Amino acid sequence: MSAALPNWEKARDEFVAQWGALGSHWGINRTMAQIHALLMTAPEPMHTDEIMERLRVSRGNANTNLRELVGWGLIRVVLKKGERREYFEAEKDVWQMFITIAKERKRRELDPALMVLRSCAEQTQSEKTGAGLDFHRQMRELQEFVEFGMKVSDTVASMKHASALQWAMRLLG
Amino acid sequence: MSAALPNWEKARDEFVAQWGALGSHWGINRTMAQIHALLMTAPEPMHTDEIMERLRVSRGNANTNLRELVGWGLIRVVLKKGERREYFEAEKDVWQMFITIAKERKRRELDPALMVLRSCAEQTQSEKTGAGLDFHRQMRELQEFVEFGMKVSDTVASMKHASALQWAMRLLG
DNA sequence: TTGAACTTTCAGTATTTAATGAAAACATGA
DNA sequence: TCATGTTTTCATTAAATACTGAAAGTTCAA
Repeated sequence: MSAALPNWEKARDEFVAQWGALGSHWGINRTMAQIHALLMTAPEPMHTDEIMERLRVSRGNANTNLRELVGWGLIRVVLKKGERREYFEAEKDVWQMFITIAKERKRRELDPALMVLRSCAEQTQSEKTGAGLDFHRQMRELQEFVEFGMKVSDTVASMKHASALQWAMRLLG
Repeated sequence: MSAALPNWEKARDEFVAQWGALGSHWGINRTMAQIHALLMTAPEPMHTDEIMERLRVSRGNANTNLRELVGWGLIRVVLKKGERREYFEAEKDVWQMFITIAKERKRRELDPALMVLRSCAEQTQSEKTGAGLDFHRQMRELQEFVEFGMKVSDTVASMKHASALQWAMRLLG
């Protein structure tokens, strides 16, 4: 059996478990959220077998979700000298994490929505009255709102943490 | 059979179908997203049977998702004089929709996450060195970040569309 | 090359989530 | 009260998604 865990590891286990549960109820699969939580709180990079053991998941599952997290840009592969296997470490800076997630969600969620809205608005260009016109306007409004939101998000994502903070403080002020 | 659809209804059907597909890949079930899209573009309030027919879904499914949308605050029940059954209409103002969704997601996604972070930070208060301290700091940072985000979101949600726009424009410069 | 260490794939299975449809519950006016 | 129109519930079924484990693939040092 494994050695007794230091005290903080209890809290860590809670974090990993709960984060997994939360993740699944906002569209991220449980294992992926758990691996991310685990690596986010790992003092050192971890390899696949450590992760498998700690979370009690299969190799296939661990591998798939590690690749997925790499794809999101939330973790990266680290190679250790003289070792063949891959280690993984998470981005730990909260601001950087936020930016990464915001960009990725924009790409996955907003970009395709925008395509739909544009297409629907375009198809109804020529509606000049009544319900057809209302529909056209609704699509345009949604489209413009999403485009605007994307611009704001791009701007924020390009800011340093400190200046974003300052800017937000002025708002809250 | 039903009468031929006016031209704009073609675009509407596309909107409904695609919105459903999108919804399901960001954590909202397909029928719910479709009903919302349908009502958002409805010239008049609709009743359950119209929705069932238009989307080809069962009564149970329609009912469940209508209630869910009412729960989100995205649609409301409308009663017509001299009619017994309930009609539904969606909030159409984009800014208002945005605020409603933001509030609800905060309640469902951020609030529980915050609980976890607070609990984990608290449990490791007394860690003074090494990995335990790092963990504690990580939890604190996450907690503070989420709390800050929530404040910003509350502030924005309390603004009128016009002033939010103005404020955002200043950011975009 | 060979084979050991490691990674990826994928068919099969398990789990979770959503949808159906019929029965039960509820409301209303006669 | 009863008959009728309407909504809700829920056991069952269907569909989507996640996970496993073993086999195939890859890499690299000897």
